Amino acid sequence: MFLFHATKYECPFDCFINMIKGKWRTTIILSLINGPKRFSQLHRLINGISAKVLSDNLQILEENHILTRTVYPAIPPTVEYCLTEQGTEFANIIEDINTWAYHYTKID
Amino acid sequence: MFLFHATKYECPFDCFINMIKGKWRTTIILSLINGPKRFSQLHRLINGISAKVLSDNLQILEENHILTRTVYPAIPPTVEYCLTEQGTEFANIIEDINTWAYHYTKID
DNA sequence: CGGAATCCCCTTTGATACTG
DNA sequence: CAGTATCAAAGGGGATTCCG
Repeated sequence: MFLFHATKYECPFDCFINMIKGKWRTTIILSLINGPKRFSQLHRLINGISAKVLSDNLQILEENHILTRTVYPAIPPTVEYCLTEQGTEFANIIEDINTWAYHYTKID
Repeated sequence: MFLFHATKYECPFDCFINMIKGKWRTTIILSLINGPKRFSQLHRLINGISAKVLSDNLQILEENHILTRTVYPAIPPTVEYCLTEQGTEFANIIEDINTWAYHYTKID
């Protein structure tokens, strides 16, 4: 299907690679599966990530329409991140990958 | 399933991320779907990759049992790369991802 | 609270040259 | 043919500091 059986493999899914790439991206996405969360919630939930890296990655994911960022003007400010429909599909794919990876690690 | 609906998301599929990560890894794997290929074939097939990066990545994929490297002693030397069973499963997953990515890019 | 700015580090990539 | 050696560049990550 698509270009994969052709002679050259110009990958149309570079978008996916860009989205999954990086140490934290998939973890962030999976953390939002059960519903929207705030910045500090994500920060606490994802063990070991720095605020800067979390912020950077959230921006990238927002630009790619994987999640939405909603600001509730208040003091203190509240910002909520939520998966888009596409982001949810994306999360499902990551879970499928996990199924494979689980068996894979069993083999090793 | 697994840990993804738990509170913390320590990813058991880091192995997958490590395998898919990098600019060329998936392209290399897909290039081998239709059967084993030699180093120079891959080099020509994958547009823009340098010999060093191709070599580095092939080694990593071999270490992770995604592909096998077979040397046929001859002059000039011949080396053949071939997906393992696990590597083939991996390639199928990448193709599935592509299906999603294809629709995703259509939306954008 | 939710970041942005800065600086350093490390890994990966890229370009070039060389070899059994 | 199938690489390796070497070095420079680029990108992402980590720690710290500052801000509305």
